[in-house]
Amino acid sequence: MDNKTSRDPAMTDVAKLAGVSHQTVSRVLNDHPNVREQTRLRVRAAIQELGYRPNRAARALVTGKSQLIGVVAQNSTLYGPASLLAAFEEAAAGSGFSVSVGRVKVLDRASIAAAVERHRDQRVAGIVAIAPTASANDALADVPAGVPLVTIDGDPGRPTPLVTVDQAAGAFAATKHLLDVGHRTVWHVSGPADWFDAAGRVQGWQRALEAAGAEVPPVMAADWSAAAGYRAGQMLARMPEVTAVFASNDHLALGVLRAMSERGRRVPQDVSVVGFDDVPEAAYFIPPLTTVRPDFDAVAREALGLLLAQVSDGESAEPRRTIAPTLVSRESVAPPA
Amino acid sequence: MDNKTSRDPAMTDVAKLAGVSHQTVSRVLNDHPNVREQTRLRVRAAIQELGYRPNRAARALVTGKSQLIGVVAQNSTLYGPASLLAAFEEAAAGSGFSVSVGRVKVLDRASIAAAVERHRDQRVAGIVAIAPTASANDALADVPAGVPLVTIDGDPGRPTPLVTVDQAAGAFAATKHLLDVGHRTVWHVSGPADWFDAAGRVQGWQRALEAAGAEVPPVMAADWSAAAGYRAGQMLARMPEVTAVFASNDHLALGVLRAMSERGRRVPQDVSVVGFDDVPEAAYFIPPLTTVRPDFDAVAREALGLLLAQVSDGESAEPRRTIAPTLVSRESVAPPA
DNA sequence: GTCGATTATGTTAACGCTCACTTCATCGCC
DNA sequence: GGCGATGAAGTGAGCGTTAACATAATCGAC
Repeated sequence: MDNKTSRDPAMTDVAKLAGVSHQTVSRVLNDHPNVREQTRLRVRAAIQELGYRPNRAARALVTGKSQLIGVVAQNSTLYGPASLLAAFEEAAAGSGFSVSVGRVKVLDRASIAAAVERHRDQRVAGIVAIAPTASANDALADVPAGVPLVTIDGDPGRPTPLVTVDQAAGAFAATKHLLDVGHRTVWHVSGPADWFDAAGRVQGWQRALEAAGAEVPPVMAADWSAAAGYRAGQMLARMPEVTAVFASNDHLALGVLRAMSERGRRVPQDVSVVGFDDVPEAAYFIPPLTTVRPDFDAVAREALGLLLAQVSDGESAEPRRTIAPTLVSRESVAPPA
Repeated sequence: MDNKTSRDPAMTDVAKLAGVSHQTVSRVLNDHPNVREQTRLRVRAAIQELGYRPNRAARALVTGKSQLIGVVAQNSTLYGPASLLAAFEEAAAGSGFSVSVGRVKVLDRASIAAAVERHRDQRVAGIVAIAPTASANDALADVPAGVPLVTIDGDPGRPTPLVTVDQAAGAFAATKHLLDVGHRTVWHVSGPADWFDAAGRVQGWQRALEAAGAEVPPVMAADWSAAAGYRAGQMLARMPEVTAVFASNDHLALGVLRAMSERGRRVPQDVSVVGFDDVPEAAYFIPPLTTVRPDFDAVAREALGLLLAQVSDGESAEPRRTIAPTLVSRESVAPPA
């Protein structure tokens, strides 16, 4: 064995082996120009031979930036945020960044501020916040200007770099689909009012109704849970004039489905239902659910792009992206009886 | 404005303000003894005043360890792994650690090795792997001995630090519950054979049947999806002798529920169904699903504990923990007709 | 061939922290 | 009152990297 088994090889070790200075090794590592091809190869070989890996802490110390992106997200297993997070991690890994997740129980100012602080402690290169509520957005106002920040699903009315799913467009498509099939109007079970996602979907639904000259029934307010969908569904099931329901997400739709089933109202023969999110099980609900599928991968990619643009040049020209979702047609929609 | 607005305050700045040496500041920060109370207070005040935050990169550089824990997990939105991950992040944050997630598309040797490498690049303090398959486990054998490592849901037959849900106990309870209610035997729709979770659940199911002297029907093999559950359910629905089904997770159970419903077999009157995981929607399936709930928070806490023990003292005495799940009784179970 | 420009490489100094020492005071004890 | 032990600080080096500058080698052009 070596006499210093434990210490990882450092840049100087590589340099010695390759017969160059450590600075040249650094240049090779960072793809600087002005390194002779032959030297580059020699250094690469030495790196290989020693199993050298750059020490990111040292690099972070001197550059003041790490290869880490901090994500602030709600500590939930909601399908949307979870998928977004997974997609973002994958995209980041593709660009050589690691992702440090700062989950937050509730989206209030204090919690978010704390999560942001934790990330700044780590000297993250930038922060991505999944901030679907007004309070979460407000909290992000405290983030110092120097920190690159991209918001996902944030306040569409604010001029910060932002990527969102086009909630309104998705909701519009869902509602229009139901109207096109022949329903006179469409009821809506909405997500929590303080979520932009929910608000956007309400908006799209309403616009579609107005565009078709259909009556706009009162919104059934709920949270995102199947439980709330079930409660709303129980009310809707009792009203014979209800023939079409657009639920703000698939779990709400699931609750609606169950309520309808309990009251003997058949889906889709008596009532049509459309959801939002396209959770993997949606195709196996009873009946398979027609729903709106957001492209989380696209959202993640755009967010990463926007963030990295900020990290390097400071600012990007048009710092907001909107991703259009698509309608997925299954068996929960039929013409009214 | 200051002439050096941009630079964050460093330890020396605090030291100057408090009238001590930087080393004393360091001692205060790390709760070393041998600091006079009065000095400690003065330093704390200076820290407060300057808004000083220690530079983790610098600390990591000199200590060789970061306050980061690397997690290797599959890039899936399966409820179990996702919940586990969220719980772990929360537990880690509670101990002042950040979590860097290295998602992996497939649990093969190369991908896992790459994720581990990425984490080692970051000089993580330790690695937690959610490694529910044999191949994932094998890949972890490549992790060098010096790196603290805890496996979650890994190979129960291997002597590495390990935390698992007691799959067999959960499955046993589920199966026994069905037998106790009066069913002569219980059919099983299993998860993918190469997952330890699935294997453990098969084992517990079989033991319960054997303990009761019941016949052991052939296992219906599936993956974790509602789709596979649906396919298995279609077969089971056709067999009149099937009165009770234990599905290896809730999504499989959902598929079974739908297949039964399509074939006109009522749940629970004709067929009883039990799932595993207790996904949030399970209570809103049709009918509400009796299922087995693993305690993900407990798993996360134990895993963190095991990891930190390794980080500090090197090894822990009994490096394996098993967390018993609980049966959640709802309406999908009834005595046979 | 000599000169300025360009290209390739080396040298040195930070970055902000912890660790191993050293220093200086204080205190109890024979 | 001297002496070792203990407590409370300070000093200096070094962690592994990048940035800024200095230097050496190469080259085309007159």
